[in-house]
Amino acid sequence: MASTKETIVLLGDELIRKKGYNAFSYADISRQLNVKNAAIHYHYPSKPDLAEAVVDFHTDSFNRFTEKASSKNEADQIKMFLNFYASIQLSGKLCVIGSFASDWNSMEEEVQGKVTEFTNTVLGWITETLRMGKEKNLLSFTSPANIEAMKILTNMCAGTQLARITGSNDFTEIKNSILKEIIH
Amino acid sequence: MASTKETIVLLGDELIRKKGYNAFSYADISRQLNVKNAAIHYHYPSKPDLAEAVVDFHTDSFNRFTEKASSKNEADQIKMFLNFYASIQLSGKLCVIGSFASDWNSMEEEVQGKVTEFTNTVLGWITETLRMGKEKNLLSFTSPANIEAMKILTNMCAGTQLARITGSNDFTEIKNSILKEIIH
DNA sequence: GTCTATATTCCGATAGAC
DNA sequence: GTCTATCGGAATATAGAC
Repeated sequence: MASTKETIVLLGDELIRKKGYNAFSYADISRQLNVKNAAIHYHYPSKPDLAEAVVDFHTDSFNRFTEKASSKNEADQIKMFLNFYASIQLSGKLCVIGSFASDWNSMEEEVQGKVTEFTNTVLGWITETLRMGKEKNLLSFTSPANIEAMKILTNMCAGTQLARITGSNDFTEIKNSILKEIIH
Repeated sequence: MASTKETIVLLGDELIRKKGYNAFSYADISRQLNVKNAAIHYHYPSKPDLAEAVVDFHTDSFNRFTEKASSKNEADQIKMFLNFYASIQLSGKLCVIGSFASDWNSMEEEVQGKVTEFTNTVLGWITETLRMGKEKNLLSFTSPANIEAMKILTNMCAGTQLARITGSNDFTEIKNSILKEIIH
């Protein structure tokens, strides 16, 4: 059973990735909890406080993901990663990285720092997974692993964005094309 | 000499792609023109009206771009396209597609329709340029042209986003990697 | 036709009740 | 510790002056 504080983070995360950081308000959250907006301020005094908690939540989730994925081989790990983004797309949300990127210049430095840290964690994991997969002859690509990682991440991030604009099939096709190209 | 109405679109465009659609206000524009915010409402009664004008501006700009690029071969045209995104990144802005995507669910249907149309225009041009470039043996890629186009567009869109978070060099490396892979 | 003064609504946040 | 009543300010938008 999730505490109120945890529920607020989940609702905040959903709102940030569905409506956008600057588009959602505390009232959007409080309405769903049948309290006044000020009650949210008790748990998270300011909006940046909530944003930080949301990024922390994603960092924890990603760490659980990589932990869980670590039992698989590198090709399957990359496949799991892309499928994770497919589930984001299907739920109508955006990747948290892409969502915060558009509101970057209206965000507090503390939040920016957390997002940068999270992004580097994700990029680092993809890079290392690609590198090891290539070493084991499970994966193939021509660019350096860290650049290939950025290309895959940008495909996924903007893939969920593009799907909003032009339709859901586009995301699936991008995903399958990536897998076809890098998995032997 | 640009008219006031044109200047407002230019300022609005800059604000949308720097701060985000929901983060900027008419006051941000009126301040730079030394008028009251209500003066902007005269030229563009509502914010969605201005947003539509901004998308129209991008459609016109893109049409001028493809017209100008049409004298070059397909490899150079793709190179020009990626360099155009490099200039976006350097100016600290985002691609208009990625910028509107995050605020998608708080936007009017009319604006959404214009963005969808613009995005399809861009995707159509990349697809056709890739297809012809391959036919002429100037370009090489394994996926269908329309999917390769989506991958390049998502690399560019989210590349400008990623650069905000992790630094400008990342964008350049993505760009060079794409060119290296598809240009013979 | 262009702009200003003003209304209205909503947001983030504080002070204080329970 | 948890929530409500309420404030100050900002954002969009209208009515009307010049």
